[in-house]
Amino acid sequence: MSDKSFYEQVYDLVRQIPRGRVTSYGRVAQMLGRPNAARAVGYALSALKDEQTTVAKDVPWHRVINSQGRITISNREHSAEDQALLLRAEGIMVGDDMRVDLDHYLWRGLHWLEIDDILGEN
DNA sequence: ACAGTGACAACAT
DNA sequence: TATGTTGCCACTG
Repeated sequence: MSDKSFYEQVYDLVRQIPRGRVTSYGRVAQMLGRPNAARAVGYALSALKDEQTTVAKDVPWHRVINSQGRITISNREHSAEDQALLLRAEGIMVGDDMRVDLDHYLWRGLHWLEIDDILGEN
């Protein structure tokens, strides 16, 4: 498939999430062929705050939330409110309980062929 | 090599 | 609906 690190694969995929849509950590993991690596996906996005290089640029990390449609982020760089603000800026409705209606905003992802294409480039 | 960590997820209460 | 528990994973010191 690809010789890119898991982190890079996650970033590449997250960059494909359309503006105004969201997906879950688990779905990202599943799309990368690792159905049980949801936790690692969160870990990868968390690492963005330390990445000063270009690989971390333009990664819409805020479009990734948990499988229940809830924002669960919390680290020294960003808060749940920060993420909610970014999502609302894209027209996504985020309740005070930090929840998003997945039936309306969920990005179901790509097919394996397209994914292979994306990860294969550059 | 190995234990600890964390932006998860599924399931049981 | 709201916790708690357990399994998983990539990465780090």
